Amino acid sequence: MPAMDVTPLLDPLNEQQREAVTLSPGPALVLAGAGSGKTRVLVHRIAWLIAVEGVSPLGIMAMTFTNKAAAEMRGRAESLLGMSVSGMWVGTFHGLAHRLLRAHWQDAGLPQTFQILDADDQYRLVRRVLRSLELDESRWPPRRVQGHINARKEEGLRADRVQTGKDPGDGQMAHIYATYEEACRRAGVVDFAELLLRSLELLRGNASLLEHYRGRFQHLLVDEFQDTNDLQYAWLRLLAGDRRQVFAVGDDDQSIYGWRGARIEHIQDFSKDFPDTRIIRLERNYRSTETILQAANHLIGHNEGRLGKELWTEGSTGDPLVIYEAFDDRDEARFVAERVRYWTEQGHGRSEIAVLYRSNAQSRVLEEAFVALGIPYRVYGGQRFFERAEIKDALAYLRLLANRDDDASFERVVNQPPRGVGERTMVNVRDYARRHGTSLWAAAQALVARGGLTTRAANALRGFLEGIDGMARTPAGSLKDRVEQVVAASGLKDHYAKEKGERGQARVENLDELVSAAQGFEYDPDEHGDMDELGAFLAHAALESGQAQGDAWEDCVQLMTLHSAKGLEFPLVFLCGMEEGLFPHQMSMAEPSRLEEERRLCYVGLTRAQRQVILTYAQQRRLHGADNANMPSRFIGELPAELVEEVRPRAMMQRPVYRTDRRDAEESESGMRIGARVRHRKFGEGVVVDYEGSGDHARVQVNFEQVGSKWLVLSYARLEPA
DNA sequence: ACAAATACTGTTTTT
DNA sequence: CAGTATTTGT
Repeated sequence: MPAMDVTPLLDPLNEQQREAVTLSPGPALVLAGAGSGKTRVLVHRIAWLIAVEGVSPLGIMAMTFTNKAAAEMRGRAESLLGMSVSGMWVGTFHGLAHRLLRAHWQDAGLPQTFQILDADDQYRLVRRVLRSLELDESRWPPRRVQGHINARKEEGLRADRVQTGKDPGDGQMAHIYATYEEACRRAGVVDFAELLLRSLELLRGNASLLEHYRGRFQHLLVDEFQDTNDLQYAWLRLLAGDRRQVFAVGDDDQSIYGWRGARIEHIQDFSKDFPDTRIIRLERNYRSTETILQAANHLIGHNEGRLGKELWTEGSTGDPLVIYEAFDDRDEARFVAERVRYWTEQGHGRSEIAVLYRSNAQSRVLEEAFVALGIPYRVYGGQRFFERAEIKDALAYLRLLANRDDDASFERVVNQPPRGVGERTMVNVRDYARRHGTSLWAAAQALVARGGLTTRAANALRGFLEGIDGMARTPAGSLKDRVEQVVAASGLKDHYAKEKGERGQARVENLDELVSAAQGFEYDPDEHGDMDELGAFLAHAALESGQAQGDAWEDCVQLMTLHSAKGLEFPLVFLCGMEEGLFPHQMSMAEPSRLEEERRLCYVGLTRAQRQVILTYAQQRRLHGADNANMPSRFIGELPAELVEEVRPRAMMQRPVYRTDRRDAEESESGMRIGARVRHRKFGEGVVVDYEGSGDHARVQVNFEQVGSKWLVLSYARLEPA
């Protein structure tokens, strides 16, 4: 690499960023606050290594958390350098692990055609295993079992090394785990955690291989380091070896994936595991107003055990944060929609606005409000493309084409669309497979061949087997042709077309979209050289869930969860549903560490905003069909009062009277209503959640912040409005 | 074996 | 409540 002008590399950087980018060899940890130019530092570091240090792209591995981040990193590095860096390994931990396993499938003890099991596939397989062991699903909830297995794998524990003893169920659980592993092995499938664990074991158990990769990847870069789990961290350490050329970028205040194994502690461990680590803090924020930063700093200050970081800016002060107390979730949604309309009337784009919420379920009411006002919006996340039932059906056919022994896929589509292969037949097939230790496919073949079935069942099953073989024999010109062929020949398209209502229509459209996806799929021989195009496409489908809709670039309001907002920025940000129980979420309130994670999530939300934050909460919210009354989120109280401005609902926004029943009459009589916040001299503040009786006998149920839920007789309790 | 009806259940975040 | 899983009826 010729010496080049380093001006474009260093000019756009501030002092700390430049220090990080130009660091001499050795382990480095960059603590990059929100909006401090984290991605920029990573990209420029890569460019610096290549252009100035003369490192070959082949010698660099960069690990990210999402596929999007990986693509962005590669793209930005290429445009900065003005050259292709295709030899560089950039990807998610899972993607890179997959690549490694593909290259060394034999050493890893996998079939060449091994497939990836996504969360849903895994869930199904767990259930199948439970059934085969004749275990009661109420005593062994499949989801818990699934979580348990994944947790063990993330600890690096195989079934045979799981500790048993303390709990009598432990032994049984270990047995389930072992049976599950065996089922995976037989089907030639690998779940997400297995990708990481298996590749870790591969490197650990194969000294020459490890030496090879250590030699090749002289430089490791990690994005979102605070989100690494134990397995990923072990992976990193192993690969780094003694060279310790690790450049990790992260922010302990933005660690929001603890629930799925991410360990914030790795940030602290890093300096111990890699002696002489240089730590650089990026605290200058280029995104938000000073007001927003102060609010965010103040909020996150309520967490303990932080590494400590204070964002600052030279930007303007900006407007205070706005808080709106809605009557209910629909009122909240309407308020948001109206504010959006107001914002766009000021000449701003809709795509400058993000509406963030804690859980996906909250999006629906918001969507309805946007539809009502005719405001285009786009929802991120939720059900993703490759997770839809019809898409998974089609993929199952494709997977069977690639690997006949994929039992999960076999089970999924053997009778989808219905072709006369019923439960009875499948019991036979499964039984045969278990007794002979073969795959379902082989068992079905054997049973059909030697007539262990009724004629009807045998014909139906033969129809399926021959259908698959027939498709396999038919040469397909391109991947797109193949997918198109499978969608049609499997009968899926006809089947879904017959489904009545809009649902069937949508499913057919999705199948068509799958064909387009296949057509648009970019087969990169550089990265997928060891797989055929179909295999690469299937891996892509499993590893990259795909956005819900790849809809055009229309100017849309962006709706998404707080989690999926990480890494993004918007001029205007709404944080909706700021209520105790919802955010912080019920399930995370008891444990301090989980509560802190919720607070970090709130911090992430606030720091997405460039100019304005609007927080909303509802006194009453409909959730899974029941009305709930919640206290405002404690996080609202943790914002500096002087930076916050409460807007009052307009008079006509007061409680709509849509119903005049007995309860309404009672309420108006006493002035008490559900959702009202009250204070009790002993119990403190709470929310009225239920009400019965009238006059002197009237009783209210109040959910108190401190002492929980209590029924009180109104005439004695001396409640006052809070 | 299939379709329709009923029961049930789960309800945070997702590579 | 809404989507799925199981049961029931044909």
